[in-house]
Order: sequence, then structure tokens, then C-alpha cells
Amino acid sequence: MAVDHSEIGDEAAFLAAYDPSKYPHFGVAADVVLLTVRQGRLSVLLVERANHPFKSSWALPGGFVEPDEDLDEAARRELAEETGLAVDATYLEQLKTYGTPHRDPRTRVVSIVYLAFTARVAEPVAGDDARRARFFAVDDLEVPALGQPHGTALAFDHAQVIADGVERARAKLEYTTLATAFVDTTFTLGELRRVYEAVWGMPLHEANFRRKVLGTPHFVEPTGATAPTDGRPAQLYRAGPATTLHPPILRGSRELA
Amino acid sequence: MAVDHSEIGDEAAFLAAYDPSKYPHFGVAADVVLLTVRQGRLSVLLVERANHPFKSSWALPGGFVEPDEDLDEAARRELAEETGLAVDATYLEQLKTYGTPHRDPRTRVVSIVYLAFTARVAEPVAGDDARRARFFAVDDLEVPALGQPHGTALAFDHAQVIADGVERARAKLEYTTLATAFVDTTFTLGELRRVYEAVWGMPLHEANFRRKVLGTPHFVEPTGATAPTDGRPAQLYRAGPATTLHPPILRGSRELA
DNA sequence: ATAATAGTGTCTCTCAGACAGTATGTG
DNA sequence: CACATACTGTCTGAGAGACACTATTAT
Repeated sequence: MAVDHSEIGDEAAFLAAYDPSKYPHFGVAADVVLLTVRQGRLSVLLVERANHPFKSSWALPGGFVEPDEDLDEAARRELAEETGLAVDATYLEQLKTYGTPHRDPRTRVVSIVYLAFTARVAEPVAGDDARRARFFAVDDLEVPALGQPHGTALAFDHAQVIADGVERARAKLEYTTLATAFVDTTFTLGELRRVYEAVWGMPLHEANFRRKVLGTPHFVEPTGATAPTDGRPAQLYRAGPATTLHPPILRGSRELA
Repeated sequence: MAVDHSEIGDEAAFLAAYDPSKYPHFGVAADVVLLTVRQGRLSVLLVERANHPFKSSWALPGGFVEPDEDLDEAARRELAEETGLAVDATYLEQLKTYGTPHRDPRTRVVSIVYLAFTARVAEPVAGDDARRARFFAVDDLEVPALGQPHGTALAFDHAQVIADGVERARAKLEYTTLATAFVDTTFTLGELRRVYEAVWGMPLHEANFRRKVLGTPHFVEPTGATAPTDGRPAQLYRAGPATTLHPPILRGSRELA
């Protein structure tokens, strides 16, 4: 590195004299959109807020990042604290950051939102800031207010955040193998297909789906075992090492016509 | 909304008494990865930092967000202040947020990075915190240090940020019409094809590219005018209203074999 | 003329969509 | 048996890759 050494000394002096209060500082939160498929419906995990602001409203699990904590660590910690669910065996990626002024009535808050997929069917347990915690089918949330107990009007801008997360999930299933994150470690092709159908909200042609999945190298690997169904027993598979799909599986084009 | 009115009163009282200093507050910055194609090479706009930290290193344009400023506004403002380039006629989207502890030696800083595409060939003008501002071909940056004056070792984690932005741009060209953001308001199919070739770093089959672009409804619209080239003059097109490509244009699959 | 780029036509192969039919479990 | 789901085979049409060819400018 061709950096002048006198400037390194300058920098050390600069840092020693640095006063952080010269620049504005904001609250920084990490929130999680945890998606799963239950009873054939794409669902999101929400908590009922026990405290102000938006007390008694449903909201995404999340909270302030600690001073020496990485952003994704904060997301995992808040999820565990408020809902008892661990994100370890689960896919987690950054979704988007929301920081419009006044989106939080307390103070300026910038929220880094993570998107997670899980197969877990264990019931969440409310903890910490949460009065209750449970899954909602995303279809039941798109409509702003449904008149459920305490309303399902969501806190902050979380309705938009969930919509963004769902759209990201739908797109991701097209060109990645992440559908396997929604099912158990072993699964049948029928189960995998029902994940696509729940996330995309449309039926898929069964024979073509099978041909596409099995024709993609290392998407799934047979285990040799079978699982009972309501009809003929099905082969069990596990997720393979492939992560991307080339070419992608395309849902019916929702082009502008 | 079925919210109890007594709780609204509670919330007002809560907010009046709220003390922001109870929670940790971080510095929040907005940075910009501005990509363009010059001389057939995908290039990124960098500034040489005039001040500590990382004084004299090259870095992405950006800086701290103001207390009442939206995040994307801050990105546009910092870009204009440091390089004189306006992002108005340019595509801008959020790329990712980087907030690992100690990525900034001053204090905890969370940086929301935006990705921008532009056709402009106007030379940037250094201003504000920047000693110089110019474009670098991204290929020249992948190698950590090149031994240029003051080195091209990039400030902060910006080498990784640029790599993420380039990968996002490459993916976006596959399934969106955003290649048109890299060319002028009117352009030839040869110019558009050279954008793909520069971003993807591979030659494209000319006849098939033409068939694909013209066969996608509303990707481009003919203007009727022509432009001179080194050979036969070419039809001029403008960008159409389509935003997504179904099916996508796929670059050669870079599968795991 | 040659060089250079724009633009057209067409063959082939892959693959998605559709559908028919077979296999194997349960009540 | 009917019923449900898993699984196989095959036809067809759309579209990508490859290549040959023509068109129109500059020098």
C-alpha cells in the first residue's frame, strides 16, 4: 500500500481527537420478516407490541441494535427474545433499510429489515416486548384493517415492509433453490411444490414441476426413503448443494400486456 | 381501526416523556455506487478523500444523513456535493446496508449504500470533502492494490461494496430493461449491446441480441431517425415503458458444474 | 474495391406447457 | 372397488444459439 506514513500518524491523531457528537446520530433497529408456509398459506410472524409506541398493534419482531453487535446478530437476537424462535437452521438475508423521517414517532430511526425463511412449525412464544406472537397468512394482511381484536392495522410502515418481503421471496424462488428453506430437511416433491404454490399463490403443473426440479443438477438429492401420503407413497429428498437455478423457474409472466 | 382511544392518550403521554438517549445512537451515512460505461468498460465513480479518516484514499461518494432528510435524498445530495453529478436523469435504487462494528474507525457508522446507473459522460468535479473525483474501470479495482499515486486501496469496506454493486447490476440486466439507463435518451442497438457486453464482460451474439430486444414488447421503440456508425447507419431507438423482461436474457450459465 | 457495422432469414436443439396414462398407497 | 397422490412418456410450440447472407455507409 503506497500510503504516506506521515498521514497514518495524522489519522491516529485525528481519531484521538474525534468528537462523535459533531454529526447527527440516529436510532438503528433490526427487524425480521420471517416467512413460513402453514396450512398451505404463506405466513409471516408478527408480535403484538406490549409497549409504546404502537402499543397493542401487531408489528414485525425487532428492536434496537446494540453498540457492539453486528446487524444480522441483532436481527437474530431480537427474533429469539420476542418470539422464542431461533433462526439458526433458517435462511436469513438483508431485505431493505427503511429510514424515512418520522416513520417512528419517538425519534429518527433507521430500520434494517431482514428476510428469513423457515420450515419450523413450532409455535412462537411471546417474550420481552411482545404480548403475543403468532403467524398471520399474508393474504389476510394485504387489506389494511380487518377489524380483528385490537385491529390488524400494523405498526410503523410494516405493511409495506411485509409486502416488499413477500415480493422478494416470490422472486427468489424463481432463480434460487431457496424453496427448500421452507420444508424439513427431508421432503417430498409434493411438499416442495406446495411451497411454490403457497408463495406464488397459483397452482403449478405437477409433472412439469417434477421434471424441472429433478432436471436441475444438485437441486435435490434422493434419500432412498419414502413418506406416506394420501395416495401413493412419495420419495424423500434432501436439499442439494446447488443455490441458483439456470435457467430459472418462471411463474406465469405478469407482464404489462 | 379498532384501537382503544384511551391508549392513544397513553401514547401521546409516552412520546412527550420519551428520552432518546436511553437507546444507543449510531452515525448513519448514505453512499453511492454510480456505475457507467466508458470506453466500453464498466466504471465506478470514486472520490479521493480530502479529510480523515482514510484521507487520500479513494472512496465511494457519500456522507452523513441529515436529521430531517430521507435516505435517498441524502445519497443524491452527497453525490452532487462531492462530484457535481446530478442523479436526476439516472436510475437509483438501494443496494445494501453495511454496519459491521468498527468498519468506520471514528464511531459506529451504519451506511446505506445506493446503486445508480447513468449514461452521463460529463466529467465529475471534485467538491466538498473530495480532493479529486473520477471514474475507475471496475476491472482495475478488483485487484487490491495497484500502486497508483496514493494507491487505489479503497477506504472502509468499499471494495466489497463495489463488488456487491457490480454483481447486482449484472443480475439486473438479465431480467429488467435497465440497460437503457446506461445509454442516452436515443441509442442504437449496437450501443445497447455494448452496454451488456461491458457490464457482463463477455461478447454477445449480435443477431440474437437484436431478435431478443426487438421481440420484447415495449423494451425499445423506434424513433425513425438514424445515427452514423463506422459502417452502415443504425436505427435510433428510445426506451419503452417495459421495466421487466419475461423471459429474462440469460448470460452464459456460471453454474457450479 | 475493402472494411465495418446494421440488419434478415433460417435451421436446430432445448425446454416449458399440456395431457394421457401407469403405479401404489388408503378406506 | 373408488379415490388420491406419485410418477412416466410424449407431443408441440416458443425461443435461444449458431451461422449464412444481404444492406449501407466510409475510405
